[in-house]
Amino acid sequence: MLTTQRRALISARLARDGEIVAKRMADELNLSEDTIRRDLREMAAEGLLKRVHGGALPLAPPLPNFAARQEIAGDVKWRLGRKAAAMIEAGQTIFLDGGTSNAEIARALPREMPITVITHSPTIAAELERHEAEVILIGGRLYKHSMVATGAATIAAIAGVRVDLFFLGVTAIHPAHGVSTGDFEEAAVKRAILGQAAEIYVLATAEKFGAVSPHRVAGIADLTGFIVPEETGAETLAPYEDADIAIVRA
Amino acid sequence: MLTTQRRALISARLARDGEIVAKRMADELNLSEDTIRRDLREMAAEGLLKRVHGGALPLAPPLPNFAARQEIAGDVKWRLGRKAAAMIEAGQTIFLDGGTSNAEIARALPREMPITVITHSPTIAAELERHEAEVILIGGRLYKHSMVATGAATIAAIAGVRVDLFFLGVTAIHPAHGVSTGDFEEAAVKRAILGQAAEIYVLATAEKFGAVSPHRVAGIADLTGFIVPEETGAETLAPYEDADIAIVRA
DNA sequence: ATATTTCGTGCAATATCGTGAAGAGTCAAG
DNA sequence: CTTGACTCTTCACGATATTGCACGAAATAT
Repeated sequence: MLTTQRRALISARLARDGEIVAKRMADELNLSEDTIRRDLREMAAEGLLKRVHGGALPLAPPLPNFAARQEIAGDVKWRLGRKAAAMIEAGQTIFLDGGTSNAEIARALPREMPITVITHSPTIAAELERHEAEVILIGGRLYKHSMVATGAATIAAIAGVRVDLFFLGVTAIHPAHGVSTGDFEEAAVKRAILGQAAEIYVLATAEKFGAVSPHRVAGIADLTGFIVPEETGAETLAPYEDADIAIVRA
Repeated sequence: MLTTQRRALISARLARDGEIVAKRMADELNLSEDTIRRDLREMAAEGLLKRVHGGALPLAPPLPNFAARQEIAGDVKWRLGRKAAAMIEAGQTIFLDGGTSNAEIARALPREMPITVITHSPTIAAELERHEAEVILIGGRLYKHSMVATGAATIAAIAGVRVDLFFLGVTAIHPAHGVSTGDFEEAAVKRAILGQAAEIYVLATAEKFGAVSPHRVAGIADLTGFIVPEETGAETLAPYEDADIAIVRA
């Protein structure tokens, strides 16, 4: 990435998000924080932004949607996505399930990390247009409610891949009933993917705990771990910690 | 390689990728960086690009990628999309190729029409989220420049379907050389789809006529027809009308 | 009050730049 | 056919830019 482009990206981010966090930006671009801080310093000297401790702010007030972005639950999923993306190492192959949470992972993936991403969701694939990752699209009949491919062709295609990490999306997590989802076909596809993955993580926002959906995907013990929001209470998680799975906080 | 050709290539790359990295370009052409740098310097002096440390950037608001092309696509493609959509009848199965033109067809499809849409483009599939159509997604390795699946898995999946109508996207249309595109794998996939389609139409904006791209997809006689903008001149189309194909105006 | 994070600076390693000189090829006049 | 002017390319080299790391200082968090 050329220096000029990096600065342009910083400007764009600043306009869109209303802030730059030096550390995040460094992570995302796989550069040292020094480089980013230097950019911010020099751009501040040129009067392009306002330097603050930890990052930078725009000179002009940010776009209106920023306030909304901060407040809504989107922020929680965004943090979960960041955390999940941070667990991925260069060279790995990962499977991204459908859903908004996993779309956040796709957005949070460092752009220049050499990885392979497999997905059966056209929406997720579309998110990865500008990433360097090799993307493998799994086909099948499109189930529009979740925007993922399902059916026999999908199951068959999944049988042909192996992945290091699977980020599973579900609608419900229960200590006794395991993780479950609302569609029969979709559950079958998720189970097929489970069989091909070395590690399985579930992105879990608080409201999913204790819920049960019609179609079971897996038991708690079949998972490697959960990724939960920082503020998820101990009472909520207590029943799951016995299952000897990792709980990663974001 | 002639200097003129090299410069043309640089311009093309810049338009497509949105950046030139001097070292990469030198490697690719087996030339010294000096030569490339000199080109960049002089092209910058002529006002053709913006020289930056490490390479060059386009002058104009950049944007090579699919999303941007989609935005500037504009009115002509919208009208072609409308016309193409009007040719589809209830109950039919159609295959939508990738590309901005076909994305317009997807947008123009009547929402409640009972049809089956097959596509190997996640972007097109995403467009159809709110449509009633049954959508079959063809998987494979994602070729990001065009945002379509390619490769052996794609070809195999295509072999399992039959369609009434195929809307083929190409970058060039020539009376003698037929229709062609820029990527080898992509061309192979398009040929595979051709074999499964009863009728084949090409959405053709004026600038494609008379052009030739590296990888041939089909001859003019293999097509059922073109869909062209209303204002496309008779001189442009004359060489193609002999081939006894339908030319549908939008 | 103490621990942690972030900052700025200096420095060394590397990458890229521009310039000038040398080598290779082209072409036309002699 | 040869010579010389011209162009294009590569190489050499000193100058400049960029990046990552180390370290003490400042800011922030606990």
